[in-house]
Amino acid sequence: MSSRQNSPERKKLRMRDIAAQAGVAPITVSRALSSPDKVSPETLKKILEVVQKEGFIPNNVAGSMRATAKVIGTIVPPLINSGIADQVQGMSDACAAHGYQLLLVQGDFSAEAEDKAIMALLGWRPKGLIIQAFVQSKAARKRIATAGVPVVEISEIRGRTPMNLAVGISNFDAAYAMTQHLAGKGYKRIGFVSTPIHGNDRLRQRRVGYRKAIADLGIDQGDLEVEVPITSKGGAAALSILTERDPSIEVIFCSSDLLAFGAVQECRRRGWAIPDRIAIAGFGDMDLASQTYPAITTVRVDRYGMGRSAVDHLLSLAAGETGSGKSVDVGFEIIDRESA
Amino acid sequence: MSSRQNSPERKKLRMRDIAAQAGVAPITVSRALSSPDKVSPETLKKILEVVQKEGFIPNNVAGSMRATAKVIGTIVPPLINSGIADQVQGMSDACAAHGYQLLLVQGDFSAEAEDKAIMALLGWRPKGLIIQAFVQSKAARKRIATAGVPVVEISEIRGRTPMNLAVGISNFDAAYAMTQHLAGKGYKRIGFVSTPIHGNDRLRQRRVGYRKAIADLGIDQGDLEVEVPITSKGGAAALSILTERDPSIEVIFCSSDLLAFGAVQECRRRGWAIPDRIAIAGFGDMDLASQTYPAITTVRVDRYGMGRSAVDHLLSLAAGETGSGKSVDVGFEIIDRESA
DNA sequence: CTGTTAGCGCCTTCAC
DNA sequence: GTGAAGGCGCTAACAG
Repeated sequence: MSSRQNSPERKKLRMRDIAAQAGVAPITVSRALSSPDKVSPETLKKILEVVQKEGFIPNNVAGSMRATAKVIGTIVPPLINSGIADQVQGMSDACAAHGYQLLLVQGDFSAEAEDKAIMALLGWRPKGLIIQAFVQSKAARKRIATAGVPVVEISEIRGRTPMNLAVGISNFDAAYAMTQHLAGKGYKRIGFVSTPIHGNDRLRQRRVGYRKAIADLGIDQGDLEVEVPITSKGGAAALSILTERDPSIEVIFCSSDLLAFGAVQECRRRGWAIPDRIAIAGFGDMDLASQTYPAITTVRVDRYGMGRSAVDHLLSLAAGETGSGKSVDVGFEIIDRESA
Repeated sequence: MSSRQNSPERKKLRMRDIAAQAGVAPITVSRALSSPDKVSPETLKKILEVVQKEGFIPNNVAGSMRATAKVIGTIVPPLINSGIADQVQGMSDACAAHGYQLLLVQGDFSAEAEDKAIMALLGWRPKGLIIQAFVQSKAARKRIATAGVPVVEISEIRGRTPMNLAVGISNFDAAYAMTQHLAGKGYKRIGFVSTPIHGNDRLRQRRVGYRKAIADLGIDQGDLEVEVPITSKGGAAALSILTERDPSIEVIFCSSDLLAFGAVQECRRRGWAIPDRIAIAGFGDMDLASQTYPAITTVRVDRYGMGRSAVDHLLSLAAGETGSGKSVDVGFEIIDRESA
């Protein structure tokens, strides 16, 4: 047996124990802890003293059987190598501000994983869900509808209609704007690198935006697109592939800063000057982008703010506010630096 | 009213509803879902059909009142700019493998924040806690002891005795080893950069390890230490500060790869050759380290593995295994690359 | 402002 | 293999 099991204070404290010691009814303890202003100052003081002295922590599980739990469930794609960590941070901060807890499960971009994760979360009867993409499978949508909980999707906001409400940017617009921006700086042959698009609407919309811009610009350059793994090594590989495919390529627009960073490092290895020999642009404005030398031209997206905003909107929905089908566009910004 | 509220299936499903439809008692449904082998095949089949058809998801909250919840609580420092994301990933994967959920709250390195976070988690009566540092305050230790839940600390393993069990590395040893490694490569004047150490035992131990190595090596170099913010910009600043303080400094050992990266970029800006004009070493072996050019010499720590391991050990403890005071050293590795 | 009553939905315990 | 009873700890609803 481990030491924690023979510590003296092994009796489990309940509200009724605190109540008994304070000479009041259990419900009064409950009120003292959740709405102190409904209890007279003296009673409150006495109760809090006992709570403090005994180190009592109320059982949320039991409390959540009557009132709904102050828990928000969220599904996040793999955290590694992405800006998702910022979003989690934003959600976590917003939850803390409202006295909520974040129940986090991990999914990938597959519909099965999503469905499983949603089931796991709904089992806890959360106040709502935040999902880092569109809810994909019909089964999952139905489950959520049946459970009757609101959902905020952090996602591409173009095209599809969210279940309740989506928070995000138009990746299409952002990629379109960056492509136009690059053309405006005089680049003619513009390549596009992305990580595998499979099932990821955000990435798909970036590519579509890029293509639309190329078409609108009337540039005829053949196929200058490539998909690589989501690592900086992938960015390095993309540079090799594209410059081999078209040695006259002038700029590479990467669908993430990490890829852009990898491409920049590959140029270093080759001794290529940026942006003279080749220019590079990224997406996301990670800390990395501004600190790399040369600093990387990129699209700034406020992921932390998206996380916070998602929680705020979710709680509004949960409070009964209508949000059906709405999308909240948090916008983006082209950050022009030295790399392109 | 939002659309989810007037969907037809608004009745909340309970086990008794499923039971009624299947013509059995509620307890049989419970058994069918949690220990199917205790129910006859026919009954099982019928029950699962109804469950499927109705989209029933059992209420974990209610279930957790009798059995303890399959939930692990964890406190993480700010996720941004750190390897913590890898650890969360590891914990999340391990939890999923055991059918557990991860309840995540955010703390910083202050004792008050830690105490608040611990209370919030304990309210959910989790199976155990994973904390990304030593449990600092006495109040918090007492709370945990009172609650009777096991704790795994992901932390520096040198010096202090963990409450139950710690998983981590000796940051002292790692920093000592790196400093010796640099000395072994012929560097004489070795600087040390860290982010603010305040309350962070891991960082402190790295500095102590560095100092010990400098002392053991008999190097007399005055004060070549500096603290900067935890950004790559901080690394750049450190380079400026240290080279100004001692122009003959030969190598800078950064307590994180991010800082090292910033220092490398600052060298680029100045046109300084690495490692000839100045050498740079990091800590952590982030993806960044191997992909920067020149690639950064660093200390590799398996953070993902630490996360997984923490969950596994926690579940062992929860199952009654003794672990009091033990530390699990996951080890580190010096990765020698081009930057130093 | 305080208390009484009655569950929330499930699972442990004990029968059959 | 299946079921009946009861309670986990808390709080909504309704008195007083």
